[in-house]
Amino acid sequence: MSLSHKSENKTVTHTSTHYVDCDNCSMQSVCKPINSGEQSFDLTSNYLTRRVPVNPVTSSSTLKDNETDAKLFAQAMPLTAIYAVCSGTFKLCHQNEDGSEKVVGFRFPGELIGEDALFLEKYNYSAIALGDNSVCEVFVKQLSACGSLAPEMQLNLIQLLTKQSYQQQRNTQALFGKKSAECLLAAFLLNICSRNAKHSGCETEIELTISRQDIANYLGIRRETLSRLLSRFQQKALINIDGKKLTILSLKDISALSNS
Amino acid sequence: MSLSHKSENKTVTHTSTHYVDCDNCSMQSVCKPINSGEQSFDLTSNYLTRRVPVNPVTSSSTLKDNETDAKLFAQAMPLTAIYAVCSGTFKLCHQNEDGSEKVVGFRFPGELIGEDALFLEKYNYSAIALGDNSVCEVFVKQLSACGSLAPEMQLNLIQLLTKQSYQQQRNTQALFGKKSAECLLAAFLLNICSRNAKHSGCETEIELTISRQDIANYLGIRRETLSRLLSRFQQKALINIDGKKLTILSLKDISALSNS
DNA sequence: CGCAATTTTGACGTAGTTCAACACGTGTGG
DNA sequence: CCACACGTGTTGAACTACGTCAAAATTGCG
Repeated sequence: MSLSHKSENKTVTHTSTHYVDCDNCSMQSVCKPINSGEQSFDLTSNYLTRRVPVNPVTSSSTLKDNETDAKLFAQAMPLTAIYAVCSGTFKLCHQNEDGSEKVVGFRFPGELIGEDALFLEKYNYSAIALGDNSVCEVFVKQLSACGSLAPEMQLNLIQLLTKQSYQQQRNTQALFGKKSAECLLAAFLLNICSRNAKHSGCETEIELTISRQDIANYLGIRRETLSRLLSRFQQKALINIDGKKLTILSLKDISALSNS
Repeated sequence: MSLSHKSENKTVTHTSTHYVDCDNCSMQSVCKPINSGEQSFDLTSNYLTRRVPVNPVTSSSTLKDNETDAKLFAQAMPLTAIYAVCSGTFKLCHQNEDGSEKVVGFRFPGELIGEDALFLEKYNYSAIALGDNSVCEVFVKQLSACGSLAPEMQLNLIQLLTKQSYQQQRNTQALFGKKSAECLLAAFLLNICSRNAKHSGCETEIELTISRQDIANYLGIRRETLSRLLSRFQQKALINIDGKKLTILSLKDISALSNS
């Protein structure tokens, strides 16, 4: 059937709690008209493909697979597709002229990557998979071709873009211009927890696939400062870190900190 | 004629260099199909209206005019229209639950206000005119009505939204997570200069209708710090401030500072 | 002019950076 | 197997930039 997922090859992924089905995906409004069974369009197999990027040097044995690169796309490359995260976490890196890298965002299951490249038609940053990820790929050429055929498709794309516009505004607004690093970190933790809660179900728990380095880079603070803050948060029993699992113990206090 | 501007009543505004005509407006892609003289649509007078908000307590004599409020729209109000700035500057204020206000953005001629309310259908912040401003108003109800009639209109709206998505990303990315306040301010100056350059023509000069208070609030630093930085920039001959006119003397040095 | 609001400047305390050392896990090669 | 380099994370000490509080200077407006 046309809706079958390529990722079903992988045994665990599909049953994992971190796997997002179509009903909870940001791309839904674009895919829906195709899925809705109107006999006029049965283009699913052309438009949707599942893909599973993994880390480049994990195991040398499976190197025959051409999906081993952790990079979903590279900055400045011409836009070919936009993506929706199915499972895992992506970091978005922008490279300056001087060569320094700045983490400009993270993407979690159900969220979109690359839609802000639609205007310039080239990617504004590199998207790098953190761990074993899977995405849903929509080729823009085919998307626009379909759009010209189906007006309803255009409406859905508009809805998608307006939603993204709102989300983007909210996410950055929540973090930009915070007074202290403490407050900034609290806001960040709330932000990523709530974004993960949509699919994981839990508002206070996240798996930290992101390194401290990347978090610090994103927030514009030093690794050392982040480390100290996390320690302090733990001492105060605001959060708990167990391996890669971070739990917010006092949502109330963290919230209070975040908008101080 | 339907395209005549209400602001022509005002003597100076129309001839001012800070006035943006339709050709340089972000809303163009939405208005264009209507303007393009296709005989099927002559809805201009219904869709476009010019408006001139001014400061609330400037002159008590002209208070008969109901446009005296400096607030274009208020946070949490239901979305009725999106706006394009014709002249002047707007500040966007978000009010937190605790009552504190945070400046979340500025809008200059040719730029859009309120398009990020399309998703929730209520405004996410208040838009306040700084000085004598004029905007172009597009009512969403009529916009969507027109959209359902004209598929090309939808395409143009998509283009508008993708452009906004890109711009928004760029503007925030340029400022978020800068190490020092010096670097942050440099990036901010570059940002607003380039945004103004589109219509003023000059890349290195802007009229500062924004108060130091608002700039500091937006950047998340104190008024005092901002003042000190501006003084230091002047001492180093990087910028010059003459009344409300700010000039970047060394674009090179400011650029270097901005991405350090 | 004179008052009020805004901006600038100064002195001091604190939060975050910087530099450095150390702990821990992992992969590599002898 | 151990020795070693390497990446990541944590902790300590000195330094610096920004915040805070206060007062002076400037601007704007009646």
